[in-house]
Amino acid sequence: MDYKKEKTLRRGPWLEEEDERLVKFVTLLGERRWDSLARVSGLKRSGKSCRLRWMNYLNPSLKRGPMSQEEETIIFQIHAFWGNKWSMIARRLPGRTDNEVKNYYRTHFRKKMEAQNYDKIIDWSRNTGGDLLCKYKETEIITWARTTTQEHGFDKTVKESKQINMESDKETNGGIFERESFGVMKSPYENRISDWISEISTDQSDANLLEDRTSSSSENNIDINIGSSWFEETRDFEEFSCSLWS
DNA sequence: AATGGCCCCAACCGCCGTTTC
DNA sequence: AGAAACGGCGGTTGGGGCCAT
Repeated sequence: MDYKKEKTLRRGPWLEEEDERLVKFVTLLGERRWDSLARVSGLKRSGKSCRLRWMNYLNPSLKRGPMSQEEETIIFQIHAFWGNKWSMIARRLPGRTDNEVKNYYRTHFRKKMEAQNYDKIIDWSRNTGGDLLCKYKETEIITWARTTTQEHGFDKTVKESKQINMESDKETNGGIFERESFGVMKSPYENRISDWISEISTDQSDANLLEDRTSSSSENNIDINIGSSWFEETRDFEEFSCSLWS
């Protein structure tokens, strides 16, 4: 992009006419070759800007409206595991963009954690997911589970039902955050997380990444199996993920 | 009504990996 | 093989809207 061209490009908020034009040309040409699409369409925008506008705003598959509690939970759980991998998190939330997830995390979670004074123990500049996860579990997830348990007509408290299900839990994979042990059925989102875990367990590149991240754990004699047997042998995912970051 | 502070989010920036020529 | 173009990502910014004073 030469200087002359760049000077003529529009920036800032998109106008309705620009949106309409962009939608028309994306429908016509598809979601690729954004530079040429920008040129052909006559929009005085960079290809990059067009792509961003489409991906973050105009794409009809996007879900509008506030995040649900489940989405919120997922964001936090995955963030606790992967850190600021916004696009990865967004991929687990159909209709949500990385930008949306990123903004949401910054404005909601961080504020929440600060309010609860967790900053004292959490170094936000590093991936201390274990701390986040454990603290989050102590507050949000248990609160959520308690609410959901009540909503589903279960009269037992979280602790009670957790205790009751503890034995049967040993026979299963445990559910990644023991939600099932609360006596609550898995939601579609949780199933998605489970799918994701399965993906990880078979995806060698992800496994290698995990291996890198867990190298320090193995120094502490924590034996973590990478690969297909990895998750199977890790009965308590939560404990495992916490150990990754400690 | 005016104003200042804060929050939220769309848009931009810069970098890097991948694809294309 | 290498350069250029493209696409994706995470971090940052700026402006609009809301609210308290």
